[in-house]
Amino acid sequence: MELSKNFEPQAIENKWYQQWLDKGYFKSVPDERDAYTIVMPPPNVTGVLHMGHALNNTIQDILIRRARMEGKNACWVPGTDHASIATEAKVVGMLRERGITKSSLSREEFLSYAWEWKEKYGGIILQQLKKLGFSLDWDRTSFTMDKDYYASVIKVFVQLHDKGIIYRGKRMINWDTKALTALSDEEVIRKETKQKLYHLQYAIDGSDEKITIATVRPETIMGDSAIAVHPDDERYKHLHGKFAIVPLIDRLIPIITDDYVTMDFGTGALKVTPAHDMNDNMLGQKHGLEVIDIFNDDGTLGEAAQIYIGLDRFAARKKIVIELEEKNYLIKTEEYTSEVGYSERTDTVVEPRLSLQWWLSMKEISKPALKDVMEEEIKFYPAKFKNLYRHWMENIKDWCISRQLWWGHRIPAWYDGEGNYVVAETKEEAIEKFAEKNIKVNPENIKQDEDCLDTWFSSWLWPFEVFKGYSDPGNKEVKYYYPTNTLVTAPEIIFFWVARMIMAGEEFMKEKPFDAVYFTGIVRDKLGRKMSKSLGNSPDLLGLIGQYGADAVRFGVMISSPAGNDILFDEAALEQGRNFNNKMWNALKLVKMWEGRKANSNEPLANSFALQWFENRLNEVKKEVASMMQQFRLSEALKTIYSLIWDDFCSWYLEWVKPGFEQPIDAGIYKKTTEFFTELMQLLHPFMPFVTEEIYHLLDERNDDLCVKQLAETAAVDEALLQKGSLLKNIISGLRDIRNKQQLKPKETIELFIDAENKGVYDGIENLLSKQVNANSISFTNATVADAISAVIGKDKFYIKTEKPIDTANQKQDLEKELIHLKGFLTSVEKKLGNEKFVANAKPEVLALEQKKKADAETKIKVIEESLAAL
RNA sequence: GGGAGUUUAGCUCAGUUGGUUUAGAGCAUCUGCCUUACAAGCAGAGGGUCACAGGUUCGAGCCCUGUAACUCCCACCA
Repeated sequence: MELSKNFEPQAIENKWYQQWLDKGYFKSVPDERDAYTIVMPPPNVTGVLHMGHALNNTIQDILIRRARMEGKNACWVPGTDHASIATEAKVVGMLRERGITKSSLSREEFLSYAWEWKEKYGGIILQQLKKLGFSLDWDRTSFTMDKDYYASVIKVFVQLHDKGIIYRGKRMINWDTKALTALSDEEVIRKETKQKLYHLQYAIDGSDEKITIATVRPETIMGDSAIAVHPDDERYKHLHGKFAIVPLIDRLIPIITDDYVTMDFGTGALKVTPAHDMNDNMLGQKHGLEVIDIFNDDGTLGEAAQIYIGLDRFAARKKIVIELEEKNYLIKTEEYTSEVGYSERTDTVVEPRLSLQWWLSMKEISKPALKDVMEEEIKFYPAKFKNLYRHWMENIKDWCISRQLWWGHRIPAWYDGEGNYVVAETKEEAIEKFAEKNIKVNPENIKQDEDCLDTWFSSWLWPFEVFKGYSDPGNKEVKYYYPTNTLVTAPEIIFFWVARMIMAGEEFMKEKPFDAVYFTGIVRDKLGRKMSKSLGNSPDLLGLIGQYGADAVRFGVMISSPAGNDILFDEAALEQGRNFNNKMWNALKLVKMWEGRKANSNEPLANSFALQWFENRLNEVKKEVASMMQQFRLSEALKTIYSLIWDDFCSWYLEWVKPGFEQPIDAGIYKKTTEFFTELMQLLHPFMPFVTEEIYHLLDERNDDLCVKQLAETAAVDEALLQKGSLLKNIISGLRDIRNKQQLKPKETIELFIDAENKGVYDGIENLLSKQVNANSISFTNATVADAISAVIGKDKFYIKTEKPIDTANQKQDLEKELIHLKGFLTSVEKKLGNEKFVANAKPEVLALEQKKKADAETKIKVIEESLAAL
C-alpha cells in the first residue's frame, strides 16, 4: 500500500469517529469495573464552539480516554444548559428581526418560539464537539429543561422552601434595565468607569445657608430622602436636625447624622437615595427614611420623579445637569473614576433597586461545601483556588434566584389574588396547601408566579441529576457513577457553578459531587488579550480543524496549556502539532518500507543495545506519564511523549536499527520496532486519537481498535542501561559537532581512536557509534595519535583522523574554552570541599557527589591539557 | 481598600521537602546539509548576574523581609 507523502487528517477523522461510535466504545453502563466519570460542563444552547470549549473538552477527553485504556468504565456525559437569560435575549432578538415584540406575545406563544429556536440551534455546539473526536456517551445527552430535569428543579425549589431555605423578600437587587430582570450579585461585572462627580447645593429650609453634596448620579435627586453628614463634622454641626430643600422639585428632606459618612470624601455631605443605592438603602432603613423609587423598569424616569418623566436615566442626567447649572445649583464638576456594575449579559449599567424577589439563604447550605474543599475531600487543581473559594464562601450572601424571564423553570409559587401564596409543585397541590393553611380560595383566581429561576438554579444539580439522582434516589446509575471523578472547568464560574454544585451535592445527595476540580486557564491570543468578538481575535475553530486536523488542534491547545495558567493561543502551536503528525507518519512509512525486507539474520544481537535501550526508555517515560496524569500535569505529559517519539524513537532508535540502503532488516528487530511503535501510539492516543488510531491500524491491519486497547503493566527500568544510552548519545553528538566544525561532509568517513578509561563501556555500542559518526574504523589506544583531531567527551579522549587537513586553531580554541569552564567549575567545587562547615554539615551522599565531581573535573582537565600540549 | 498570584533564554513555560555539572525544555534565531521516512526535515551551535535590594544557611532560582512591575478576585466612600 502506497502511503501519502504527508499525513492527511481530513481523510481519516470522520472514518474513525464513526467507527468508534458504531462500536459503542463511548457508551457506558454500570458494571463490575471501577467507574471513571466526568460530567461535561454543559455549554449554553446559544453557544458556538470556541477555543475555551476546545481546551476544556480536550482535557476531559484526555482524562476519559486514558481512564478507558486503564480498564476503567469511562463515562463522559454531554449536555446543554438552557441559559435562561442568554437564550431569552437571543429569542427576543430573533423575534425583533421578524417584527414581533415579546410584549405582544403570551407566555405560551413566546415559549413555543423559544423551543423552536432551541431545537434548531441548541444542538449545534454538540455536533461541533464531535469534530475534535470527543469520546462522549451521546446516549446520555441531557438538557437542563428536559422534562424530568425540569421536574426535579421544581421539586428542589419546593423542598428548600418547605425547609425555610428559600424565602420571598423585598430587598435591594441588581436590576437589568434592558433584560428587565433581577440579577444575582455574580451576574454583575464591576468595571472601572470614568464619571463626573457633581457638587450640588441644597438650600437649608428657613435660612439663607446652603449645604453642598457630591454625587455621580444627579438624576436621582428626586428620590432623595435625606442628607447625611458625619456627627463629628464641625462644618455641619449647626445644621443637625434642620431640613434641606431638594433642588428642582423643592421637597424638604432632613439632615441626618451617621458615622458611615466619610468626612474627607467630596464635601462630607451625602445625599441619601434609599431606592437607588445599596448603601443609601441601608442608611434609609437605619433612619426610617422614605423610599422613593423614581424609575420605571426600563430605566426611564417614572411618575415619582415628577420631572423628565419617560426620559432614560442617562439622558435625564444630562438634562438635569444643564438645568441645575442654569439655576446655580451646580457649583463644581470633578472628573472621577470608580467601579460601576454592569450586567454580565446585556452590558448595561445595573440599577440597584428595591424589589420583591425569591432568595436562597446560603449560610447553612454552604457550610458542608466549604468543609469539603478545605479538608480536601474535593481537591482543587491548582490549589490556589482554595483561598478564593474560602473567601467567597465565608462572606457568602443570599442568592437572588428569581428572574423576570419566561425561558426557564417557572417558579412554583401560587397566589390567591388576596395577598396569600403557597409553594407547591402543581396547582392541585397548591389548593391543598391553601386549604391546610385555612385560606379559602377560588381555584379560578389562583395564579402561578410569572417569574422563572436563575439558570444556575438548575445547573447546580447537574452532576447527579444527569443520573436522576434526585428524582429517583439511590438508583443503580447514580450509585455507580456518583460522586463523579473530575470536574474540568474555567475558574470564572467557580462561584456561579462549582461552589453551588458542591452545596447541592451535599444538600441533596449527602455526598460531594466530584473528587477533584481541574481549573483550566483562560484562552487568550498570543498578545495575552482575552478573546472577544470586538477584537476579532477569536479564531475560527472549525476552520483550523480543517486546516491542521483535529489532532493538531488538540496538540496545540494542550502543549501551550500548563495547569492553572492562562493559555496564549498561537497558531504556531498548531503547526507544531501538524508537523508532529507528519513526523509520526513518516516514521510509519519507514517502518512499512522494512516490512517486505525482513530476514532472519544470524546476528540480531548486533543491534540489541538499541532495543534494550529503547525498551527501558519507553518504560521510564510510561512511568513518568502515569505520574503526571495523576497530578493533572497534562501539558508536561504531552511534552514528554512528544520528545520520546520525536527524539528518542525517531532520531535515535530508528536511526540505530535502520538497515543500510535496500538492506534487509532483522525480523526480530522489525517485530520489536512495531511493538514499540504501537506502545507509543497507545501512550499518545488520549491526546491525539485520530492519527494514533490510523497508524496503529496501518502497522498491522489485523489490529483491533487502539481506542479501547488496554495499557499493560510497566516493567522496571534498568538505570545503567539508560545511562549508557546517554553516554553514547553524548559521544555521538560531540563527535558530530567536531565533524561540523571541521566542515566534514556527511559522506566523508573518519578513523576513530579512543583512549578509554574503561574499554568495557563500549561493548555493544561500537557499531552504533561508528554508524552514527560515519567512522570506518574504531580502535582503542593508550597513546597519543598524531595528525588527528582530539576531543574529550565524558572522561575519554577521542582522536579523529580524516583525509582533510586539520583546523588546529579552531580546535585549540574549543579546547581552551572547555578548559576555562572546567577550571572555574573545579574551583567552585574545591571551595565547597575546602569549607569545614560544608564537610561537617552536608549529607554524606552530597559530600560524595562533590568529591566525585572534583575527581572527574581533574581527570578531564588533565586530558585536555595533554591534548593542548600535543597541538 | 482587602486578598491571591506572577516575575527564570527573544517568546511560552518546567525547575516536585534548599545540595546531579557555573540553571533546563519547546518555539524562534544562527551555521552546515535536497543523506535513500520526513526541508512541515536532518545534524550542530549560540543565547539567562533566575525582577530588584537585603537576610537566613556550609550551600538559595527554591526559605524569610522589603521594593517594583504586571495579572486576577473580592469590597458599600457617594
